[in-house]
Amino acid sequence: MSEKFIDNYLLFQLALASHTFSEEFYDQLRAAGVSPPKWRILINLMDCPGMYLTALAKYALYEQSRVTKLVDQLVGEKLVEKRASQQDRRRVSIHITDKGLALVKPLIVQAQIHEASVLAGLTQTDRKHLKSILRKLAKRHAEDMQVVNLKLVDTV
Amino acid sequence: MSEKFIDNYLLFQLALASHTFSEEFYDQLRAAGVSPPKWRILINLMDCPGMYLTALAKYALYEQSRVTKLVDQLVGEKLVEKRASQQDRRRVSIHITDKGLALVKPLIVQAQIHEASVLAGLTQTDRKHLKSILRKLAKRHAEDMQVVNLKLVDTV
DNA sequence: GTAATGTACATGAAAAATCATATATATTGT
DNA sequence: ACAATATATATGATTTTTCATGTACATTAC
Repeated sequence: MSEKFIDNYLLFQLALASHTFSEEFYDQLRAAGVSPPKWRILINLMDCPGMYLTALAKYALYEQSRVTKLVDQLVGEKLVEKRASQQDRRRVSIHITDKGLALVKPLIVQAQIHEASVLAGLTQTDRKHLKSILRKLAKRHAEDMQVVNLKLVDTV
Repeated sequence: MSEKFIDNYLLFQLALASHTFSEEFYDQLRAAGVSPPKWRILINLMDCPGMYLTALAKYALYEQSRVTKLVDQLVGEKLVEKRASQQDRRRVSIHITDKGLALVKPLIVQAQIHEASVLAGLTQTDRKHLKSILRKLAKRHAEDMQVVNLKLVDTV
């Protein structure tokens, strides 16, 4: 039908898929009183507690100074806490609190339900291919982060 | 290795891929003096000249009031122009100018080269699967826009 | 040990994006 | 025709995000 540049341009296709489905879920988040950036910070901390701020920024796909501010807000809400590193006194490792976990856990269930509804539009083999290909593509981001990966969390 | 929630969460995988590759290309854009939002507006107008502002907003994945402001800037730079619709005097159809086309055309070549470099990391079949699956996923966004699609551009 | 350089995080001013709402025009129902 | 409702875009205040840079600590090279 259409032969537009955009419809076949990978970066746009990825942005479109990401945007469409993220916005759907963000509506659910906002209904629960959690902003999308806070959700991103919290699930990353859930997966990897004690991450240093800079590592957290790279994983959450936000700028460092923005993460500083987001984390400070979350500290104010007692959803996360900062701990100074013994090994390197410049570093701050960020931990999700019990209150943070309590907030995030039901949202993870919602996220999984929503994800299932997205994948329901695809065949079983398409689903497998999609996740497998996305994992391959993710390696390009992982390469950019090698240095950060070496020292991700505080190992007291 | 890792069994983290995030690494297997579709919305995060999509956001990661979109973010990683978009940022790569945005560096090239900025080097050419074009901000990412302006690029998004301009290629959408290239594909579909004369789109109404609201339709443009939906295709470019931006909020309406933001597109109003972006378009006004682009008008200031003589890269696009606004034309009042005869059929509906509330509507404004936006057209890319020759100057806008001249700016955007070489960037499209760069975008295609960059896209090839991204796809180079995948096998031929993976590439086919990826684009085909992304097109299927795009239908969910298209559904949200049915109404807009009915009246997209000014048909003088 | 000390100077030079590099890295982690914080901060404040500036720029961009969002949100609520205003204005103008269209459409619908009576 | 008129009122009520809906839609398209614009606007201004507020909030968010970015950018440049500051401060403190670490590391390297001499």
